[in-house]
Amino acid sequence: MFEKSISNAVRNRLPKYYRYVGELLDDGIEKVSSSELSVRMNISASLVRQDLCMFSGAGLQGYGYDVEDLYEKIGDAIGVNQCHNVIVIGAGNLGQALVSYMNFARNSFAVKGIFAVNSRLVGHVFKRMELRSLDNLEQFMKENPIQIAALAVPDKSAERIAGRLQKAGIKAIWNFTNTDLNLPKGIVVENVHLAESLMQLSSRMNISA
Amino acid sequence: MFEKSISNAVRNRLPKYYRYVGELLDDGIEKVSSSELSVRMNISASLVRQDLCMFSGAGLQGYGYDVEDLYEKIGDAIGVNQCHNVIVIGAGNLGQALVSYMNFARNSFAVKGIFAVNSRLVGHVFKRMELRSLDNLEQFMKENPIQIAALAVPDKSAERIAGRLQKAGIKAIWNFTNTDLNLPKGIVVENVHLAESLMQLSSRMNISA
DNA sequence: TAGATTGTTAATCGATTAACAATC
DNA sequence: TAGATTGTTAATCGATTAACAATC
Repeated sequence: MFEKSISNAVRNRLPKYYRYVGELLDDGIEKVSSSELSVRMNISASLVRQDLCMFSGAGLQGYGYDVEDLYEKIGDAIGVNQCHNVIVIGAGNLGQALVSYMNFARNSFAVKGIFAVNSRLVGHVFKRMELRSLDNLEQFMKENPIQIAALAVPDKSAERIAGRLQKAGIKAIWNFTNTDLNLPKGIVVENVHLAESLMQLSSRMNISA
Repeated sequence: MFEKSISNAVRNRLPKYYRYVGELLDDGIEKVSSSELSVRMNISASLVRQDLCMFSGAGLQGYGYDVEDLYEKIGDAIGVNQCHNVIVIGAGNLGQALVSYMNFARNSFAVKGIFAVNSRLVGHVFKRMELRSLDNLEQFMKENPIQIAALAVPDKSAERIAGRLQKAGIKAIWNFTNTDLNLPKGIVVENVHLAESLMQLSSRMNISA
């Protein structure tokens, strides 16, 4: 449906475009030029045009980009115009936070199950969902079409659980553990390494000092 | 203390080096070559050498890098060999998860206070800490040396609270809101945009399909 | 010494910016 | 039509990789 040639650098900017264009849409603004968008987003107008030419037809010479059309097209490219079924693995503070978080984005991401690693939590209820035992993971995935797993478990069990998810046919893992999961190329892994993020912050504080 | 010339690309890899070199250290391994490290980390040996030459003296020709020495040096560069005082703003699920998270890394990051935006939470206790009212932020920061604020509040209050933190003399903000904070250059902002991360994941699923 | 491996320079690659012709 | 602004090509910049001399 979509040229493969879209670079990673561009792809990683798409959500940011989506957010800013969404704001314009909310404000009832109908068209936007590359230079207006570049000022808001604090990037160059040239880059905006270079990026958006992926969505051929979104822009009109001498006019700019149609906001509604652009929003739709970027949303398609990102994939948020369809709903993804998600399970959350790990029911600690972080797992719970992720469940709450995705409940907001219900249109694109629906949490279908929460699995607790800590067996004492199994059976408890969070956000009207029962915390399931990890033992039932494979069974659950057989009975429910799940595309994405958010992985918020202790680091030492990450690799093993990722392997199970892979065998069970997961398409993508949103990885919150501080490990680099080694999975076949077909599976998308998006890392949110909080420890690394915090260290990057700390490291950048170090220079100015 | 440190050459300014260290590029962002390198800086962002430092935590990863730190993690892998730390594993070697834990395993009691005394020396490592750029090629061994490159295999483990799945990057090129050339890049490893290029990156690590920042820490002049860490490597020895014909031998490799001394693991303990390297770990120490990278830790210094990142700033984890000293302790930073942190406050967490926002006591929802995410704020709580961040408090728990940083309790692990107590040697480098110590949570000194938690501030609730939702006033109904004020006075409750989490991890032996009282949830404070945001009204007392300035007073608290006057009485305690705080360098870092983790910002886990609703998007709409992000900009306003960031401004207050700036005025109160914060050095760095670990930003979990889906906004691009506009702060003077002196203040370090490290973004963890969960929404963008999830969309990047979704977007990358889209290609393979 | 010979072998190994760094440190560093040069070559390549990719991403961003500049420029401008095409066109609404 | 004239003015505006995209789409796209060329130039620049920065980051990664390759190569190899230095040296332990």
